[in-house]
Amino acid sequence: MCLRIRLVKREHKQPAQTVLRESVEPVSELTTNRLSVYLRCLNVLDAAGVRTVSSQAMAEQFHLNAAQIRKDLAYFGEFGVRGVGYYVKELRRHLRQILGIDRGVCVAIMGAGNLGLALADYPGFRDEGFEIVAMFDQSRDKIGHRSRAGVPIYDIRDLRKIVRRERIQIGVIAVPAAAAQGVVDTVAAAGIKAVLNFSPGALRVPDGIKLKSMDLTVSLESLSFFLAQTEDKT
Amino acid sequence: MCLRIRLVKREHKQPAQTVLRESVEPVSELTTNRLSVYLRCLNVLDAAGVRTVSSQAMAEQFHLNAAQIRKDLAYFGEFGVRGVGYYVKELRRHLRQILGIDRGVCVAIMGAGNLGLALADYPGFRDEGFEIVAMFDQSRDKIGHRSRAGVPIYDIRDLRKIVRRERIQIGVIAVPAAAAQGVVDTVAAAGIKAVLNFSPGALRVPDGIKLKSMDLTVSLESLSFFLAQTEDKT
DNA sequence: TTTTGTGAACTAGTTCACAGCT
DNA sequence: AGCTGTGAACTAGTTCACAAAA
Repeated sequence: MCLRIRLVKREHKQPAQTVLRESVEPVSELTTNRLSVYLRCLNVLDAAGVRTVSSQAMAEQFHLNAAQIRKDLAYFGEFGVRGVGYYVKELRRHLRQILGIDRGVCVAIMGAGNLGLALADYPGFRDEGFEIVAMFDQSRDKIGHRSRAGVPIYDIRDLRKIVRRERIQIGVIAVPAAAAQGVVDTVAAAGIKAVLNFSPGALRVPDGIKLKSMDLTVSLESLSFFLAQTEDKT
Repeated sequence: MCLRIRLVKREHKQPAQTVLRESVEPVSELTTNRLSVYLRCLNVLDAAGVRTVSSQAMAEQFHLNAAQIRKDLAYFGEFGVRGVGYYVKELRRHLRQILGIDRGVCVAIMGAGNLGLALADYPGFRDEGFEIVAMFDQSRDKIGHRSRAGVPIYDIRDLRKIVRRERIQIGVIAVPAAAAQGVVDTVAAAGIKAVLNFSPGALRVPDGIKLKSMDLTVSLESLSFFLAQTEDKT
């Protein structure tokens, strides 16, 4: 659960003037995930040279719900103009600020195996304002080397030091399942407050640390369930 | 939306006797995802030699909700024994059957780049009944080779033929974002009914095909949002 | 007129609490 | 006594529909 900070125009005669009003309403993760989706839509629109877009037009083009777009955005401020819609560039800038990616976010990847190396060089991250600045492993064979794209691999024992030096804010867990809990504990102890986990099974994190898990097995099983059900309908 | 098939004991004097009762109630994806989680818990319990487990005990050990466990399981049958709980091995077998992984499920990976190769050799899949039988790419440099673990890389133009030959049921999209929609269309045309997508942005699939997306950027942005909010509380 | 922002209505999902079975 | 299975109560999330703004 996060708090929201809503930007509200106080003096609507001075339209650029915004005031930070802090409230204690929680924002659901479903909402924040959709903000990312909207940002991706705006990137497309902006690249296509579109200047303004209504919630309706966006909903149609990207198969979303117009009321939900408006409601999600309205949580954070009054970004729209009645009768016009939203200014694409402006809304994009607002969303990047809300998501905290307007200044680059530094990310470390724990585990320099196949998956870790693939994630380190994944181009989609850098494009959106994330920078993979380090990988960590315990294997002597890997420490001191770099990924193909040049991300250095450090000894996991140096985690704390390098987290501080590189201002690492997010840790990605790409180690075998058996090692995952131990690595998460190390990551938390090093002062990282947000963790993206790719290992299967539940991990425990201390309070105040945000854990997001992408369990590949759960996703495949969900698809398998769908197949099993549709088969049975014969 | 899937249909559920509930196993209900009709003759409770013959406790092993179950009857398939087909109903039209939809099962939410949240529920099916939790079934995977329960299966993972049961694997742990079984490996630890535990014979029976109550919903309460499972909830405590794995930080779940007991009523939800019971309700989720009760959708599919009366697997528990009042006063006792659930037989671990038996429930595990039931869940594997419900999820359709009791007979191995064949999976193909589209795209033999870093991510595709990493997924192909990811050990967590095989462990749970999924077999990565093929990768597909369009690059001459890759076609004809194999992943380190031995998964063959085919020409994407041979997709239809190999899907039929290898009985491929699930396709995983691990190609660059720009190519993703085209590849999904090809996958759908080849008769695959379930797709796991790793590329960012929305994909359109024809009706009757199940698409599940794991958007890495959305997840990282969700974490970044959390960090941005907690910083502001200063 | 067009389109936002938002209360109200609705729908989905979770948790409670207990009857009833073992 | 102990625990499941489940209706009822509750909570969260989505969509509708419209007053107000440009």
